[in-house]
Amino acid sequence: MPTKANTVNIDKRYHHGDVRAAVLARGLARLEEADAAALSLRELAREVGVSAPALYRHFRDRDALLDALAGEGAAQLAVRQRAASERAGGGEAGFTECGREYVRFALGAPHLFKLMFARLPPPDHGTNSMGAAVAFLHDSIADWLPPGAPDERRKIAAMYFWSLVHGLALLMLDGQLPADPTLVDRVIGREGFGAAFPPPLALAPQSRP
Amino acid sequence: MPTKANTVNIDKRYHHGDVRAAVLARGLARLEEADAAALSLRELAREVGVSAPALYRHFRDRDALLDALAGEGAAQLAVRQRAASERAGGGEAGFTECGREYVRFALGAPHLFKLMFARLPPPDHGTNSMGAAVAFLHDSIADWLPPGAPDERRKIAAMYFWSLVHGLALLMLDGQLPADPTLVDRVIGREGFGAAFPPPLALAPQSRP
DNA sequence: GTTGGCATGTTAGCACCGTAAACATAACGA
DNA sequence: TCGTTATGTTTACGGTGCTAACATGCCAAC
Repeated sequence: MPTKANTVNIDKRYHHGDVRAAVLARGLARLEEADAAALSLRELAREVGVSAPALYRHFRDRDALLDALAGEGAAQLAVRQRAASERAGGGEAGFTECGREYVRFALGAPHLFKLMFARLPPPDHGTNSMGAAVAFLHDSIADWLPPGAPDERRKIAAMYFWSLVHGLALLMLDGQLPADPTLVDRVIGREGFGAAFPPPLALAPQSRP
Repeated sequence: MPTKANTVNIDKRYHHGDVRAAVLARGLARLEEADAAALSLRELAREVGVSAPALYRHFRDRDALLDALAGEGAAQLAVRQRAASERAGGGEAGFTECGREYVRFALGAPHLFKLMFARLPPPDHGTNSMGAAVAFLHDSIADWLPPGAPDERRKIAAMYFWSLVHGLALLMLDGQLPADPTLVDRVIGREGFGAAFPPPLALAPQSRP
């Protein structure tokens, strides 16, 4: 059963084997029920079956542990974004589906989601963990905007939609708005724009699903 | 000088006088520099010049203290929203100014802003602390939408704009977007909508400041 | 006025936390 | 085979939220 050679499966062996992975897994599990502030290093160590100071061999301090958890979350989000867009086939449909997935992720893992934004560095160079999700957002926008759209415009559009979806997600998981999936559709879909802008300003009548 | 009769100003009197107000004031000040998680009850007690358990005469526990701080923040926000709207004279101008003020508040007091949404109950009955600001948002929308707009539509529009502004504020104060005031204007102003929607869908050409 | 009750302070102490220091174990490469 | 090194351990320190028991002094009823 053990993948590592010569690993004895006795419960009380001195070396755990992979404390880091175990702690991250337990941490993610713990975040499904409790706030990140309620996540104690000692508690995690206990649950993993190891002494507390052992964690310091794998994380500089509690902050670093939380950063790592946030990184895991960002990676998960990026994967799910990509899957959602593919599933919907790109274009406007793919983009809004991507937004829905964003909110879905947030509502499904509130504490992790909040932790991510509380700790992750800005997606500066497109390469760090959050960068993947954001870069994907930009690509999706590119799929949607007319081919010749200037880059500046694409950026504003991306920020615009990101803000919209991000705000909606957070207001819902903070209980300020009801966490209702159909409400998400209505707000980020055509109806939202239509409702937000009075008739003379509203969208030209077009493909209305 | 002392407003209370018979109050001696000697520094070392047994009764502080108003621990609650002093603690809230120090707490708000502390939140200007540090995260709410870094706010220690004992530290506040020390700074106010009182023993730690004394705080329990005025707050049930640390949570209640943070709730109170969040309440103070919500009150401040409501006041500033109203002022901003009046200053701009209602209508669309008043509404977007209101949104700008929202973001300005968030950027000016990041920790307090986050604390508010982490702890305040939903604006259920319009009467609690956050209710004031939200009710005001709805009124502003009413000023803007055509007079006969159905209530359902007004609600969606309110959620839409609230999400937009809320998300923008949080992305900025989490460092995911640059905290640039002119960027705020561009995203929540006409340019944002225009950039977000390709020409056939975009706003009809109209009063463009 | 005196006095007794009650709001508001105090000190002492508990269990928990994050983290550092010093030591123990075992995996691994020369 | 044996030292080096990664990875664990125990112990200890100062900080935290919070409770219990006790102290002080304001205020109102006598």
